[in-house]
Amino acid sequence: MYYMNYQSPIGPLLLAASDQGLSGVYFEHHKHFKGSAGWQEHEQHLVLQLARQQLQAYFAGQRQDFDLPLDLSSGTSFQQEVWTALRQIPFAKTSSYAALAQEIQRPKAIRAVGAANGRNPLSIIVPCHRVIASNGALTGYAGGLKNKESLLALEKKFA
Amino acid sequence: MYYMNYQSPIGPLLLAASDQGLSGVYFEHHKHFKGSAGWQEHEQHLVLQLARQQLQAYFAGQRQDFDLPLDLSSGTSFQQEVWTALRQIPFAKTSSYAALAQEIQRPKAIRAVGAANGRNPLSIIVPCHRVIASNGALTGYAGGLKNKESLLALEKKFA
DNA sequence: AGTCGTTTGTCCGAAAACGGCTAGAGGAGT
DNA sequence: ACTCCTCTAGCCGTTTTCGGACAAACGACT
Repeated sequence: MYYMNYQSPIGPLLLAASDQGLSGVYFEHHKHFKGSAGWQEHEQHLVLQLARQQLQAYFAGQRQDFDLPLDLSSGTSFQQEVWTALRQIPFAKTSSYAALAQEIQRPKAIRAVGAANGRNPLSIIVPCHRVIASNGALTGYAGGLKNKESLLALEKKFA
Repeated sequence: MYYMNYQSPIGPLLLAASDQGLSGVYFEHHKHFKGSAGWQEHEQHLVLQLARQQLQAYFAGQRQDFDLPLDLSSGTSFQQEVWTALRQIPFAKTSSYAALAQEIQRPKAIRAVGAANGRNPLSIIVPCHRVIASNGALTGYAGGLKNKESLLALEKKFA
């Protein structure tokens, strides 16, 4: 595992990659983040550089979709299913946990979807921030609600 | 579900049957037995009568294999696999948990085999009593170790 | 009627605990 | 050396427990 730090406009991010692709984008105090012990800092890593560039463009309003190899193999099959569904939500749109549950053919797995959402390792890239409660509340974000709010505001601005 | 009581030579047994066949043979204080609440006592039930007859013959040393419709649908697919393998152990022979695990092509699922063994609903008929530890110890029996011992002694006597 | 809290009802997947085990390692006593 | 113990570390399907990024219903207050 390789990693790099990236000072984004909304705060420092930790980017991580395996040989398969980008495997993590973590905020500070990111919930469930286990730490980078044993990882290797690598500023020149191709995928990490790609990720940084594309994120930079995203924050500048010049990019709405990401295009680089991802490694989501860390998740269970259920989680991967959820994360895949997440990537279908377009820039500046939002969806609800219930809607997402429908999407993956498990209408009653609403809270489970929430949980899987919280375990998404690729913040921003896999847009879990676009999922809000049925009543419109933001309800939660592993990277901190504040950041979720920022991201949604940013997307609204550049929509 | 229908049931009948049977006073066997080694103590009272509860015989149970569904429309598919014999589904249970329980000792007193049988581990995991959930009780017969909601079941219908039925002395004339064909399968139950068959079971009683054959058990009676078994205890008298006049029968070594059972022949009547069984309903093992209650188990998981793994458990059914184990129970099927159990039925291959001939009268008066014994096998070990490890050997049984080999038998079902999962050499390392030894403890799982033990667990599945403990969930066998058809005591005696599906001869889980013929499975002992690799070192020869009896190690356990849902119907009570005492009964396991009796059954093994009985089979040895009539072998 | 709307809206905002609160309460209550449920449901899942994940993680941890639990056995009807066993081969292997180390000790103690012949 | 060898037997006989005890202890330990793996192993694996099931069961149980846990915890939550929900949602619908309710009531109070505009």
